[in-house]
Amino acid sequence: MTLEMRADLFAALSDPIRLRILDELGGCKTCVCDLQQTIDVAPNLLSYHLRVLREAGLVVATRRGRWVDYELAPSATDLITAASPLEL
Amino acid sequence: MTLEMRADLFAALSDPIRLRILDELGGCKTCVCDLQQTIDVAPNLLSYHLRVLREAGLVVATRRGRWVDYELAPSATDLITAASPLEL
DNA sequence: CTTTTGAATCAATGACGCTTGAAATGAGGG
DNA sequence: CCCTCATTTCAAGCGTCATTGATTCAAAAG
Repeated sequence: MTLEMRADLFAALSDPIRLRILDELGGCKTCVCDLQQTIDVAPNLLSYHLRVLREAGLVVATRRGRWVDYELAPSATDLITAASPLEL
Repeated sequence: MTLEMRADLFAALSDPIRLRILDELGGCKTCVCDLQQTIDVAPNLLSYHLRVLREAGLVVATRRGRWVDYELAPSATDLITAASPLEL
């Protein structure tokens, strides 16, 4: 993994809203509308940040009828596990 | 540690040059002029990135005569240790 | 097929961060 | 002192990112 790839990964983590999303997804797979109710940002803004996380490979999206479920990707789970001993 | 503080920490890590500096400092305390020779960016640019790392609390600077030594701060050491099992 | 609902995309604006060149600071050396 | 060297700061340009409002897409319900 190159320096640039590492930098891009950290860049995806460098926003409070995205960290909030990851915290929320830490428990279990959640649909966008449920994220909406807990996070309180405009729908399109939430969609934007989910896109950034998706393109960074940190979350995975699955369509279920009209809804889209998001869950942590394995790499994100590993990151969170590794960081948990720190007081982040 | 708030979401904003976590985001700021990750933002400090989201640049290839800064990651390169942290890698270089991983071994031991190093003066700016030695970093200069291994990293190959303009002196003022290197100084800028060192400043960002300093303000993020990731590195510590010490003046020694005309030179300034930089070393990893404890929090950075912990981060690197935590991340090492991942393939970052 | 039309409407409705959930979600994503587009376009535009403002702010922030990286880079560069020039100037300034700080500490020794002659 | 003056000069030189190491490092930092300043000012400006430029691109990228976050946010907003409007529009579009996808899937199901009536």
